[in-house]
This record gives sequence, structure tokens and C-alpha cells, in this order.
Amino acid sequence: MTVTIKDVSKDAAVSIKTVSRVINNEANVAETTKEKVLASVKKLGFKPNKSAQSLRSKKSYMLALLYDNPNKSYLADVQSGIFNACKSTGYNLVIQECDYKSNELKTDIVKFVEDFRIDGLIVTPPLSDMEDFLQNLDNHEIEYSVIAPSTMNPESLHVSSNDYEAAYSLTSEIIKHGHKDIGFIKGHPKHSASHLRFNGFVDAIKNNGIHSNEQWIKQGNFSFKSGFDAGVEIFHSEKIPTAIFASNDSMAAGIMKSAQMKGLQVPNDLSLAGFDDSPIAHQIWPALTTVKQPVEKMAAHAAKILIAKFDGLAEQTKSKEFKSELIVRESLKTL
Amino acid sequence: MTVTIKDVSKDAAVSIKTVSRVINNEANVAETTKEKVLASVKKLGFKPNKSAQSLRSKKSYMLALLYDNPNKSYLADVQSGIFNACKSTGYNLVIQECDYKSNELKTDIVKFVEDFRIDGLIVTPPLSDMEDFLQNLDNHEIEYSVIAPSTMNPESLHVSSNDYEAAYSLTSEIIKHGHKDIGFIKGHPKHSASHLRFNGFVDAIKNNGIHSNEQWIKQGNFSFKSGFDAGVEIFHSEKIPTAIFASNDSMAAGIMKSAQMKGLQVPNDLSLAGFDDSPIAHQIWPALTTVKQPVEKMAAHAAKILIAKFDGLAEQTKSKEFKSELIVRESLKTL
DNA sequence: CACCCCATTGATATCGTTGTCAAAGAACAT
DNA sequence: ATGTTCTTTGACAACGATATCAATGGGGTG
Repeated sequence: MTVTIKDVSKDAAVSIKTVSRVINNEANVAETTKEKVLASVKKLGFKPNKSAQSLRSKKSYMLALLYDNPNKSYLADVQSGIFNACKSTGYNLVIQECDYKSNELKTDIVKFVEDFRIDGLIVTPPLSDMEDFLQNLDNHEIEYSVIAPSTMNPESLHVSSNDYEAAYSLTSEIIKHGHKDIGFIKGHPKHSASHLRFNGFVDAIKNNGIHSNEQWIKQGNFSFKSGFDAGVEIFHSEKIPTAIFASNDSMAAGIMKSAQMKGLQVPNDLSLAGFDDSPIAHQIWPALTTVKQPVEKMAAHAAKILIAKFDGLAEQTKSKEFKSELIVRESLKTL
Repeated sequence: MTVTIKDVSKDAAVSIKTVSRVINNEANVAETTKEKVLASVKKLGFKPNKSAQSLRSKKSYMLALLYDNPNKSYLADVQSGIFNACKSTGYNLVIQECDYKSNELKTDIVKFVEDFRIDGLIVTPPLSDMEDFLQNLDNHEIEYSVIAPSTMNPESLHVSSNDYEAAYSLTSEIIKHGHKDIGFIKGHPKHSASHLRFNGFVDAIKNNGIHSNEQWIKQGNFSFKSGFDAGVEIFHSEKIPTAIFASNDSMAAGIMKSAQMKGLQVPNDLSLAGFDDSPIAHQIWPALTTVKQPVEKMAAHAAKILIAKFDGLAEQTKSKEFKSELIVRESLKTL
């Protein structure tokens, strides 16, 4: 029926242990033996039984994705990337929603990992910004890979994006379009991306010799409503900016709503930019100028380096920074 | 270290086979024995090792979600529901993206199920509408549960929603708001939901004695762009409707864009309704009147009945229809 | 009372892989 | 030639559950 390691060992005329060595890439197998075995594996279409491997080796071949992020499109991209990376390696993915504010978070996750015998975690914002949470994983010797960490610990596995540079160049782009009065909506204060984006904005403003108006800089939390509220406040000012850069698309959409309710036309009366290139960015009108991160690729890489570490492929275990792409759409107008 | 079935059998002073019987809910175990064993299980915190179970019983305890649907928010909800159902039962979920147009789809999926020893599939639209695809699964004795099937085969496992009734009542709601000139954008012709929604619309129109205008009924495919294009066409007509019902929110957003570009104000010049209550429905302005399906619950139920079938819990293996909820928002105005 | 039947229970083999450990042979140094 | 080390290989146990099949004992029947 199904092909087992025994069948392969017979076909290749070696012991089952030798076959096991080959399929696990262990050292000290003669090159000729290896080839012989691989030929048989291919010929018979042998696939190791995960359950048996797992039972004997005490590995579960399961990764878990930890998230606490209401952004479904972001989550979908992350998952998609990880699944692709898993598929080729035989690992599986479990999704675990968390509450980053919970007091039991740390112990809950440790218990989760032990109960399900999870091999490693992939941690997304805002959990990736919680130093003590990550420290706790270290203490319990739980392996993990972080997406968008706040501090790039060179020893830990992580993938990041160039949020600062992207915000800087998006701001520069807005300035190039002739804008001098630019507002900014900050993201959730617990996300390190919020600070990177804000810093990119501030530095771009400064380096272009533009004076920023504190009244036009509002704290948001990445939600549509926080963007809407920030917009309402800004449009109450005596003078309103000609452009607003929101730290993500949802907030930009919120601003757009508040602008439209106020009778302001985007982009004629107000230019707008977001961040993330989420589906909403091009499903509203006018479509949002924004920044697209290669989220799927980032997540895939996060999974790959984690798996590579398990499989002892040190050379592939490299943290990496990914480049974002500026997408200019109708919401940004030249003054 | 970890508690095994052996530890439990010692503690309860029975054989390991009896423990196995209890945790698998097998018949012919004396009530007193059962209680004794369950007490020990609880006391020791025993959790069966999935790999060992899987190895011996030839079950993988893995479900796969099959999808070919660009709607990330729908997908996220479906996943979330299934994951919740899986968590309590010890099953795992694998996500498999498909191409419903591919010629190799049928064989690819069979191969996938065999390679990964998947216990069962959860099939989502538009795959759930492909009779021959499902027939092929039957032929290969692959278990599956269908979300929103086109034909409710009483023998197959499925969950559905009352798309027809929901579309009927949404249409009635529009009529109640004084509208008589109502347009409709059809969904993807391969999704059975498209036809149900259209039929609900048509019947509501008829039963209210309203004459429908063919010019205002356009074929879409659930995408933003198809909605936009349909809107452009409709607004080219000599007379335009006072309300448009799009088969989903993305298309409604597309119409809104085309309306705004034409200088039409929603809802003053045009009322609009969508379907699905996707995130975009309340992230645009004006927010969309729409229908919310309990997607997460439906997906959870689809998983539950599949798992119940595996575990021989026939009484829980019931297909079910779920009720949708009408959400009236700003995009619908009383004439 | 002897008999059989059926519900309940357990001893042991088994699933398909990796871990342990030892053996065989090659390579090298003395 | 001999001893030592290192590379390569295999025999067999073990992982933690379920399957098979036989044993046990209580209850009903003739």
C-alpha cells in the first residue's frame, strides 16, 4: 500500500537506519550510498510518515502563529506566506490568537506550546514588541521567529521592513507634490512600526526645511475610528493641512470619511496617504497613495529561518530586512 | 516527564487498553471503570499523544481547508471558525489554495489528500459549486464538508446560509425606503450564492408589484472592478435608478466609486446596498447597508460535523442552515 | 447444576520512524 | 606489523498509542 522506509531499504539494499540518515541529511553517509538511497526514494515515491517521525523524534513538526491584530488582510498575508514555506518542508501551522493585554499571556503561551508540543513560534506585532514576552520564551527555551521586532537582537531570528525609510520617502513624495502643511496620524503606540513611521515622517519634514504643526499631529491606534476621530479634530483647527499622512490605510480611510462629512474633497481640498496597501486602499475613491510591504515574503522568510534552524541548516538561518514599495494613487495631488 | 497512557493505567489500576477505550469513547466499558479512568486522566493531566494515535490508527487528525477566493476577510473568518472547532477536538487544519479553473484540480487534490493523509476536507465557494469536483471526492472516498453548496445533497455534510431570504428582505427594506427604481449587480456566475441572491431580489421586486428595468441589472463577478464597471454602464443610461443592490460589498464599493466620479452623491442621489458586511462596508463613507452572514459560526459547524462523523458521533452530524442579519447603514436613504 | 452468552478486561503485537550502541573496515601513525 | 582513530553501517530497542484476540466472570437458560 503505502511505501515505508523498509521498502526503500530493501530496494536500495541498505539498512533502514541508513535510509533514515539520508532522508534526514545526517553526516557520515558515503556519497554513493546516499545516491543509491535517494534513487530508491524517488523511484518508490517514498514520503516519511510524519506521525512516526514525530513520535520517535519528539518533534511535532508544527509551528504556531501568534497574533493579536484585528487586521484580517495582514493576517491572511502572513498566514499565506508561512503556509507556503511550510508546505515544502513538511511542517504544519497552527494559528493561535492572543490577547496581548492579558496577564496570563506569558504562561498561557508556554502551556500552549507544551500541550501541543509546538516546535516553534512565529510572533507578529504587537506581541513582537513585548520584550518581556520574548524574554520569557527564551527562559523556557522556546524557539521563535519574530516579524517586525522593536529591537533587532542579532541572536534572535527576525524579519523586518524598512518602515523608517518608507515613511521618509513617502513624506518626501508628498513634499515633492508641493505640500508644506502636512498632518500625521500616529499608529498604535505599542507597535514599534508606529514610531519608525513617525520618525521617518519627522526627519523628512526637517530635512526639507519644513516646519511641522503640532496641531496636525494626532495619536491614533491603527483603527478606522481613531483615524476618523483624528480627522474630526484636525478639521476643527482654524487652519487645516493640505495633506495628511496616516500611519496605515484604515486610519486614512477614517480621515477620508471625516473629510467628506466636513465637505472637504479628496484630493482637491486635501491630499491623503496611508500605509500597508490593504484592500481598502484601492476600494475607496479616490484610491490611497500608500506603501506596500512584502508581507507574504516576510512571513515566509520568518518561517524558513525558523525551520532551517531546526534542521540544522545554519547557513540559511539569516534574519533579513525587506524593502517596501511606494504606491502613488489618486489621493495625492500636486498643489 | 510527560504523562502517557501507561501512567494513567497504573494510577487507575486498569490496563492501558481500557484507558484507550475510555478516551476514545468506546462502548462496553463499565461505568465505574470509566469514572475511575477519567479521574486519573484529570488528576494526571493526561493528553493523548497525537503522533502515536495517528501512527497506530492511521488517522492524521488533520483537516484541510480548500479555497479559491480572493476575499481575505471571508477567508480569515472561515479559518478562524474552523480553528476554534479544531482546538477543542485535537484536530489540526491545513490550508490549501486551489485554482478552480485548473484541469488538474481534481487529481491534484486527491494526491494532496493522500500525500498528507488528510482525514477530511472543508470546501468553500466556488469549489463547493463544482458538482464534478465533489463527485470525484466521493469516488475516492474522501470525506468532506461543504460551505454554501449549490445543491443540498441530504447525504453530504454541508452548511448554508439563507441567501435567498436575506436578499429578499434586503430588497424589501430598500422598497420600504420608498425606492421603485432599483438596480442589481449579480455576483460571480459560478457561485450559487449569486443566483440565490438574485432570485431573492427578483421575487421581492415582483411581490411588491415593482417593475424591474433590465438595463439596471448587470453581471458582475464579486470584484471591486466589476462593480465599478457595472456602475459606469448604469450611469450611462438615460434614466438611472434611485438605489442599487450589489451582490457583495466590494462591488457596492466599486459602484460608489463610479457614482462619485460621476458626481452622484450617495445616498442623496443614489442609495446603495451590499452583501457580506466585509470590513470595507463600514470603512467607506457613507457606510454600506448590507447583510451579515455568521461566516465564522458556519465554518465552525462545517468542521464540527465533519469531525463528529469521524468520531462516530452521528447525532451531532447534522447539516444546517444559518440565518443572516440585515444591517442598515447610511448608504440607504428614504426617498 | 451445567451450560452458554455476552459484557468487560487485559496481554501482547504493531504502526513507521529515530536513537543507541556496537561492529566492520579504512586510514593513519608508530 | 600493530595499534589507534575515524568513517560508515546495521541490529535492535523505543516512542505512545490502538488492534487483535483471548481470558474472565456474571447472568440467564434448560
